[in-house]
Amino acid sequence: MANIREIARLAGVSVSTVSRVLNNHPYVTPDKREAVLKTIRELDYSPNINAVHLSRGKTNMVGVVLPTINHPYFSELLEGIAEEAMKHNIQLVLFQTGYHQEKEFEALEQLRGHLIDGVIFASRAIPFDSILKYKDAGPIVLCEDSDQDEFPAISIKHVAAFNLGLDYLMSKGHERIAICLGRLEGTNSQKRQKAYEEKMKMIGQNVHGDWILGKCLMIQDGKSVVDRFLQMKEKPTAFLVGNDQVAAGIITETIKQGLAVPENVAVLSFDNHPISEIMGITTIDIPTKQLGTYAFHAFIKRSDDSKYAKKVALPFKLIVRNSI
Amino acid sequence: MANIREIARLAGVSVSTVSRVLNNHPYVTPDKREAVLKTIRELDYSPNINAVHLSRGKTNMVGVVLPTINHPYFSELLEGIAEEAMKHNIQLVLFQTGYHQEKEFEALEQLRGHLIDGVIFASRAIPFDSILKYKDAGPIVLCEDSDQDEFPAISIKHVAAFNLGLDYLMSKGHERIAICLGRLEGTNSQKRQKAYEEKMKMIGQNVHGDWILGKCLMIQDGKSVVDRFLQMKEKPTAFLVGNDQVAAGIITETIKQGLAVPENVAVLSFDNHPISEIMGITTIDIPTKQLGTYAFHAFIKRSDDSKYAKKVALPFKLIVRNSI
DNA sequence: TTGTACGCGTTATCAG
DNA sequence: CTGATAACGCGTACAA
Repeated sequence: MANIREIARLAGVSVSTVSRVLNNHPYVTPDKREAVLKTIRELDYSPNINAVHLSRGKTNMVGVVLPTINHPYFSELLEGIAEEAMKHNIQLVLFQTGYHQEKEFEALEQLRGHLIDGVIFASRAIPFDSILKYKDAGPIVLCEDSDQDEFPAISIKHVAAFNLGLDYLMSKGHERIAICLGRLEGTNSQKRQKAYEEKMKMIGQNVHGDWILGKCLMIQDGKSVVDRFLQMKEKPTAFLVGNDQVAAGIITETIKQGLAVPENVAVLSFDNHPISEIMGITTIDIPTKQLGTYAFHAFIKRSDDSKYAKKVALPFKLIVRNSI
Repeated sequence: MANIREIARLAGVSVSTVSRVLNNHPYVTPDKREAVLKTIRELDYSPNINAVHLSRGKTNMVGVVLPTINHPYFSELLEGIAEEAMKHNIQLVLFQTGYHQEKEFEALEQLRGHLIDGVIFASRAIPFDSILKYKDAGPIVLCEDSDQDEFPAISIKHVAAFNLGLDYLMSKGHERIAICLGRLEGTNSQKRQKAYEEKMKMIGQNVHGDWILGKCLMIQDGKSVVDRFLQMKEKPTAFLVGNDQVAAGIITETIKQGLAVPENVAVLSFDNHPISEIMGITTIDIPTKQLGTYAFHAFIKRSDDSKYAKKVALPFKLIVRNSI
């Protein structure tokens, strides 16, 4: 109800002085500052954020679009973004989409309406062209390996990393390889699946349909992988697994079933999360958190000069442990 | 970049006319309207929402505070709220708290800052006194059976319903009753637990610690209930279950184990969700969706006249089917 | 160090 | 039906 003018009047100062106190500006004598703070307390005043945003011309908030935070990859990515955002005093507005397109558009519309200063796409379901229409609305950052030149894009070459994994398994003598992916219908999964099939064809290895396992996201999914493994007539000798969590689940359940890793089945996964170190899982390090850091930096840069558009591909690295 | 003045200039009209077009006001000649729409399209203009909010003095958005939407009770409550909000053309801003207090305060702070017009607490973790401090910030609605008089409170007498359940089971000859609750540490669970213990003491029934089962939220939790049931040395003859989903899980798993419902174990649950009808589960109808409807109405009323503060307790009702 | 006055982008009131 | 113009609440040159 009360506004900055009211405070100024009661404190016997001008609105600018109140504003200065509110924003911790220097050049306010201690007694005036105290007087202002006192009446602010008395009236239980707090600024109208809309007015602040309007006057400042920005909101210091950026939207982050992701399907879910309940997944090790996205939660770590988000952590990277959040850490940087904190340093720059910028609030994050989460758009958990569950891969629903309307939710992604909601973020873009809020950008257009100046409710947020920018949007970082951790992942997306809407086509590139749709995003392109919002190019002038404000900074947009993509976390993907795209070949466009309109938006900054930070990425990890997931498919190349996947191929490295396959190569390493093969170098260790494995030819009967099964793979565990997340959403099979996702673009990334599709590409990996294709890479897998090509590589298997190269070495003349017959690919069994049941060697491509989907819905492998969390640690508990590892159990069902092993269940399915035990049912297979033709058994693979190795698993290439989308993330460490699932690999940990697989290994735990395998051992529970009286089998041994890597003797009965080898496991190679991705991420190099703490759990892989604890369990001695051979993995390919993916700097997911750093991806978030870079994505946020790209937003900051893009906020400054609008011509900025840069593509960054972060490196991955094989970490050899004992699961192969 | 472009603003309403720019549009007005290019379309050869005044800003008021542009505003009228934007807000679908009548009294604009078709040709002027068309001219405005044309330049809006050409400049890819969209209004600055901050300015709109500031000028209107409200945002037409209300915050909904809940621990998670991934739970049948809350998702149905939310549905009730959302349906009404839609009718009144009001946007919902979700605060998924996971019962973290800071998240709840975030909603209240946004209310203070005029970023939202009101807050509906579907459930809360912060103490009442904390909320009281925000009384003047705007309409706040509680979905709970509280004995205060400051805020409108819509509720279902969960404990009374729970007692009804116990009474009904006892009327059917059951004395060895186990209960399945959600978060055991929650206020509601605590109250139910107390009611349960009192009732059991009344009939001189010894209460076994393992007859009070927690973490029963989703259908899959029903399986672990049955697992635990099978391990019990002293077995109950009936389950009073917090929601239909879990009951469905229990019944399904019970049958899978070669036992029969209600012969080997009776089940009574809450909610009267569709699954209970399909599976013939005796349940106590809880008008959760209606709770949401009423909660939203309370917000609307409270928006009009600020003196309004009302307590509503919605009725529950036993629905007899075949699980007892 | 302080205050005045203007701008931010929109809506609403009120003459015409 | 249309157009000035005053709010809305705040930040900030600029002048003092």
